[in-house]
Amino acid sequence: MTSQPDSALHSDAANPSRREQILRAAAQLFAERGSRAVGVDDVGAAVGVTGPAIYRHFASKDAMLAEMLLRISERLLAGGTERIAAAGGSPAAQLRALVDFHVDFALDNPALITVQDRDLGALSDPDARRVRQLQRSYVEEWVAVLTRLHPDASTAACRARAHAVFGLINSTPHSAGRLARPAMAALLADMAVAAATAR
Amino acid sequence: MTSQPDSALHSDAANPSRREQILRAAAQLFAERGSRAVGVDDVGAAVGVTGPAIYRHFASKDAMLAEMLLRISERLLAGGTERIAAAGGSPAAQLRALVDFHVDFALDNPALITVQDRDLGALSDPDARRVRQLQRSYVEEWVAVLTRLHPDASTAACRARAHAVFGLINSTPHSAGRLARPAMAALLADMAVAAATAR
DNA sequence: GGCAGAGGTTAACCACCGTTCACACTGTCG
DNA sequence: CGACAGTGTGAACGGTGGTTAACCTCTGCC
Repeated sequence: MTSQPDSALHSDAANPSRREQILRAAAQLFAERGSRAVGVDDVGAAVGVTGPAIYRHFASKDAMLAEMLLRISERLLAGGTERIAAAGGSPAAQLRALVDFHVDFALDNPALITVQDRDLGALSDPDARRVRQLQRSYVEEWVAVLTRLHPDASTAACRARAHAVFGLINSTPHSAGRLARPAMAALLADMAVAAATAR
Repeated sequence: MTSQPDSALHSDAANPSRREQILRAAAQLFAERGSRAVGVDDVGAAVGVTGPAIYRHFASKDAMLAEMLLRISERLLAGGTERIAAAGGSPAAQLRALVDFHVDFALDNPALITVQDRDLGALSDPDARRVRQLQRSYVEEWVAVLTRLHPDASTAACRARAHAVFGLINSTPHSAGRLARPAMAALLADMAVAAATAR
């Protein structure tokens, strides 16, 4: 989205720009200790520069966090929309698609998941509003699917159900590493589907 | 545990001591903003005193957090042990007892639940170790029950399953209030059991 | 060659916050 | 009545940490 049209410098994945390096290192540190406990110097040290160098790439520490959270929310929302569309019309298939997507995302980005629901409160008011709006949209995608699966359940119940499933899948960071990735993915997905369809 | 043997001052629930008031207010504030974002002055103001007055009741801000987290962990572990013992020998009944207990606890103490898994990292090393040990014991109670329910699953898988169920139930704070308490309790318990027994 | 601009560095500034201190007030007990 | 313990207050101290400023060094380009 913010790609410079001309400069083909720093390809995204293999040779990430300093800016991307910083965002990644910061996400890791924020997840481990909480954004408020991490100093600008810590983030700098993690990418091999001093603290103030950060300000060549970000306006402030808060701006880093804001960009981080905005990106996650956007990726989740976009991914959810895409997977639903690709899953056909069956609510069960759509649920499975959403679950698989979210499980993959959580296993691929445990740090981002952790930061997202721990440090949302550290955002400035307008940034927090924007993130919450994106999150809400994503939740509503789940609610729509869950409502079709549970036709006589209230919207509030479906929303609570969606949050509970998120909590289940997002528990990954707390128990990561003990289980091999494919086994963990299968386990979480099965549990999530069972929880989403229970009763 | 720290009850003065003689003074029958300040009964626990109805007329809580200043110390208890502070702990409750702090738990609420810590849950809302994160312990590092809450000042001693904020906690004081919440109970109608100035910041430094806190130090008449606690050695430090960290000591408040430590006591808070230690108490939660102890209550969870004790409650779990008790409910398992009272549930008879059937693994299914024991699971149901654990689920109901944890759901009640989470619905009764959303703030404590939030603080527990967000601010553990802010504890001093020895305090954190103690809390983690208590948490681990509690988790192992769940793992024991889950292992009997899934005889051919690995311990690691059962542990991941336990964490996932905690994540599901502890999602309460994020979606509280939208649903009436009994409905929420029933929904969460059913989802938790379904997730715990899936596959 | 020299200019410009990107990206780093060190030092300094400043606000915030946990903590301590000296003092005041209030009740109880001898 | 006076001592004293308990609790609260406002002021001050000190460390931490985000942010800024001034300066330095490369690199690409006209």
